[in-house]
Amino acid sequence: MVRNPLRTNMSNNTRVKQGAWSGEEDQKLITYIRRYGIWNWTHMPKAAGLARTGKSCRLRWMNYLRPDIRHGNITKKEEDLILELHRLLGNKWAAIVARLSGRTDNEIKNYWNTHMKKGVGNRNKLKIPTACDVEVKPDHNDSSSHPCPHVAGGCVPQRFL
DNA sequence: AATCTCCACAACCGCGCGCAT
DNA sequence: CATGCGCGCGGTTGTGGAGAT
Repeated sequence: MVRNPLRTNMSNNTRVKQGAWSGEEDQKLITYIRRYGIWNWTHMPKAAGLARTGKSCRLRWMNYLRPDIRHGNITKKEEDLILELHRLLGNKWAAIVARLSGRTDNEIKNYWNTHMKKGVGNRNKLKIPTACDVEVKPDHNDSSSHPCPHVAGGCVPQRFL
């Protein structure tokens, strides 16, 4: 994740931090936005005392810090909706997310790429089995240890347990 | 216990669009 | 009309953790 933890911002020659956000940085961003709102992502980081690009701040806020976001626990209902919307809209994550309250495009995109992508594209066209049906892992027969999110009540990211 | 492999996901990058000048 | 800026979107990468060997 941390590709180049401290890199020079070529536009203004200041050092910008990359990689995972610390709790302190999160707090700075939240506090600043609560107090002053979002006025300009490009110039805000400096005003907020953050050595980050505006882009990085925006992403962090939009995908993780916004108070109206629900993390993890994608329900079967949501998953069905994602499938249907993806069938209709394709990879238009922003459009899909607009109909899923409390979710972010990044989250849905990640979820799709990791849990639903395999086999689904073809399934939509050809009605062939899902990833679940195709990729039967050894323990898939054991419903008690079913690792697949396609099962109702599916997996919950461990960090939220 | 140590090492390897795979998976999930946070974060980065490049591109395109809309708006102001 | 051309240009520059700011923002949002979609694709991709890299890390950490869990499970397998």
